[in-house]
Amino acid sequence: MKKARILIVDDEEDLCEILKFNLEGEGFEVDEAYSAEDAITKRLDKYDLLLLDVMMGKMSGFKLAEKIRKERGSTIPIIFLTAKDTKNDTLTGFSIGADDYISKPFSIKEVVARVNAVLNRTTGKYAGEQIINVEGMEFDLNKKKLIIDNKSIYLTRKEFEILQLLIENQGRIFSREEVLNYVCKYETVVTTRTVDVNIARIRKKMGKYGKFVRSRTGYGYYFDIQ
Amino acid sequence: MKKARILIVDDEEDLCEILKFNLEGEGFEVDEAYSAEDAITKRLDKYDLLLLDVMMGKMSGFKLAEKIRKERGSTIPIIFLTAKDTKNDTLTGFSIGADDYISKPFSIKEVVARVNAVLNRTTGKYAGEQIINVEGMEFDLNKKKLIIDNKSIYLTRKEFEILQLLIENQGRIFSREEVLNYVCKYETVVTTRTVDVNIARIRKKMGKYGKFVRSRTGYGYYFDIQ
DNA sequence: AACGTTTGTAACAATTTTGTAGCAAACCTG
DNA sequence: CAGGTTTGCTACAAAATTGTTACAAACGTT
Repeated sequence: MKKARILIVDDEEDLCEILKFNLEGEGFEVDEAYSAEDAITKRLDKYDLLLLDVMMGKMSGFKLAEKIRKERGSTIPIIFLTAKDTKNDTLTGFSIGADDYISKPFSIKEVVARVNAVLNRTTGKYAGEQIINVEGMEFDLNKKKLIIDNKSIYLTRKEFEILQLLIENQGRIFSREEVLNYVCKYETVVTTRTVDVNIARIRKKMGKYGKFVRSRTGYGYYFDIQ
Repeated sequence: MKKARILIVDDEEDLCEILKFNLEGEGFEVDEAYSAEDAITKRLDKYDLLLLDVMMGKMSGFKLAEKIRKERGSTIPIIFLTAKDTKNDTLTGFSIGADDYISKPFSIKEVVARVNAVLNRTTGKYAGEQIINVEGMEFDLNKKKLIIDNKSIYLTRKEFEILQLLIENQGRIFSREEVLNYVCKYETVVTTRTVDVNIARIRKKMGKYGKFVRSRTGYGYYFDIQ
């Protein structure tokens, strides 16, 4: 699964570092900007989520957010970080919404939890990309297709399942029986030779990458890039 | 569509900013006033809805509301925000003619939902905008319709939900089971083939854009503009 | 209850996928 | 290298999936 990319915008560099370290530990890709002006120079469409400090030097997090939403028309989810206002701690009550709102001081655990929640909500439980990359070839589990040289290669269900089995167990050899058992679990019995035909079809569709789908006479098929 | 204009009156400036940001994100036009006195100086008839904090410096939200209703004879819908959730306050609010009543701490989502609800109830014609644009085709989440070549295409609820699922997860393939599960979560069991019929109806209504709703035999349906 | 609308089902046609058979090519073993 | 075995490939047929239509049931409104 593709990692979500997060941009932290906060003038407290120490805080940025702590957040970055912890979010990276959770498997996210994290960039930092130490001011709103700095953030604007970045290609924001690269990111899946923004963590914005509300109180920063010249331009506040709100202004930045407004700019991003209005001028760039971006719908990127935003979580605001704000210093806890002792006068009204009602702000701590903000939790759910189109965006989110976390008051300082906050626990790292809390931030991670909210980040995950927002990403799940905004990208939908379906949207997490699931792409296996092999030698410049993309194997997209959600879109059920290969991307080779920027071209989409559509595999049928059986083809896709066989290739998935082989790619997810790179190097391991599967006998025709094993492949059939994996692909046609509860279906009527078919000749083991059908595997050959499907392999041939897969190889053909894969073009120059077809050679990575290999056979060992007497054993079966496997996927390997060597 | 005319945007609804909202005035937020609250002395917590941060809270105002958050509400403003999120309501604007929903397509509303939003102004702020940080005190009742400040609000009075504004031309209130410009607005379609007031969000009033009950607890503010000198003049409370209730007083302000009374003033507006009695002295100006305005019937503008009002939603009160309050820190306390006591029955007394609630009753006071409704006797003045509050349209809704939200206790802090509250979620942004909740506020937005209530704002939409009140506006729909009172004017019927306003709502925050939520429009997805794809290839010159507008997909209006609030009005549950498509706009194609400046013409409104009205989708039924099921049709709309299916299309929304597909469009919001562009490229990803959904099996009939997944689509059904998403659209008919709590309903009686139906044939997976009903999805086909709904897809057909959606395609028909979408005219030249219908082709973007695609199928992959063995997998299901997906939306893609390629 | 009567009406229009939405949604589901069944049946058939059209399309795509999948399996089989047969032959050619490659592989293995002695 | 000769023979049997395994694998690659192609065309065709069978099976499965999808598109489409007409009709019926369910729903909501007046």
